[in-house]
Amino acid sequence: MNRQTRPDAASGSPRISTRERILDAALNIFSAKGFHDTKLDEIVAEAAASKGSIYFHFPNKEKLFIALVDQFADLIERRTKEAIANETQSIRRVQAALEAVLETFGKYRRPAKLLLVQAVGLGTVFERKRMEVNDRFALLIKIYLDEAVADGAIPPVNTQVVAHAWMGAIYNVVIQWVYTAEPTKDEIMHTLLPLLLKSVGYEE
Amino acid sequence: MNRQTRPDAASGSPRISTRERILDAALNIFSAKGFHDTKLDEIVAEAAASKGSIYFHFPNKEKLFIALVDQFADLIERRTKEAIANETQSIRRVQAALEAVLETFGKYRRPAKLLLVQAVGLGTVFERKRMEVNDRFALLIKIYLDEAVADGAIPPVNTQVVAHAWMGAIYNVVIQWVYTAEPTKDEIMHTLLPLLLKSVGYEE
DNA sequence: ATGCAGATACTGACTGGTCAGTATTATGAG
DNA sequence: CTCATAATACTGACCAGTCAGTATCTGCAT
Repeated sequence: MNRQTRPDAASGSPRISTRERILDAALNIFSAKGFHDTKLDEIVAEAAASKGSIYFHFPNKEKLFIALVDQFADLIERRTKEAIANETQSIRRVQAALEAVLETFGKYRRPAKLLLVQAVGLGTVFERKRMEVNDRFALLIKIYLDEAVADGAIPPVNTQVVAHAWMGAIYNVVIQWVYTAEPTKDEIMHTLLPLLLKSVGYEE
Repeated sequence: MNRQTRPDAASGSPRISTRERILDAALNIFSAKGFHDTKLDEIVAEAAASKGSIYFHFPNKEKLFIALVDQFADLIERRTKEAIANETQSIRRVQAALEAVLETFGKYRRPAKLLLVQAVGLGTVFERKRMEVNDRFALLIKIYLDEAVADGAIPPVNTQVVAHAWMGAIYNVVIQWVYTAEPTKDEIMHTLLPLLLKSVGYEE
């Protein structure tokens, strides 16, 4: 097998570290085949690494998977918060958050599939993780919805239920999109965003 | 373990067949632990049956699981269609369908969890199944939405996207409810139903 | 009714392939 | 030399699936 471990000599060029090559390969294969159908040896092959090397960087298969989930969940959260920070009006914050989420899911389809599909139904161990990530996002939505209600921008609702409903709606449309590449991102934005906003009684 | 295989003599009484005991046990354990974390031996124990007996009734573990998924998907579809049949006005049909779905998911929490959580992320084999069931429901929703649009009951929308969004919203709220038993079914009905209807511009 | 034959339903000890994880060794930079 | 990183060969637990045998039922002939 060809080795590209060489540090690229004098140049300070990034030289993809083994760890990153492993994460990359793992993402590709996990997102395509799911956790259980992915053999470590496949990741080894794709990453042009070795089994020992995987176990040097990660304690076990499960933690490797979770590292990917966390990495992407963090990214989504970061992007969303950034988007929100640029807005002051509460309803525009909600809108900006939605745009950011769709944008980010859109840009990274493989990790999206990993998070939304492959991380589900993996049994007791992963269930907690999923709940954790899920609640994190739901809470985020809920906060800004509550804010919008307080501002009088939208009429009062059970924001707990709405938050979960919204997340489900977004998830499912994105999943559909991840699989079939349809409808286009723009179409999603133009349909889903007004749909969600109207659902809480906000008319532009 | 006590055996209740005896045919209950003269009476045509139902006598729980081994096959049904197996399905029952499988539902309990699969829904609690997921597909991969469920050992056939656990099902054997719970069903007070034997390994061979499972393989007499089902070709393999996977088909046993899918039998449960199909069984419940069929139930949901049947109940929904029944509910719809009682209504003529298009928007009331949509409403009746939603009620039926929530009602049925509510009544059967374990199969709901099986369908909505445990059947996800199981790798290539199940992926098709999930898509199939998913599309079946989405299509059902889409048909009645299109009808409502045609009637002029609601303004035109991309009913494809809306159908998936609605399903996601329902799924996610139900999942939350399956896990935490909160909020109550009534609360869900009173929040989710108007939410969905408003989202397509219908005001009562 | 009885007995017998064939079918259907069920049993559980056993097997064999799989694959996550480990033990050991190799490389090479400082 | 030494330490961090990586390659390779190996192990053994695990568990889905098998199969040879047993039990129970059903129909039919006597």
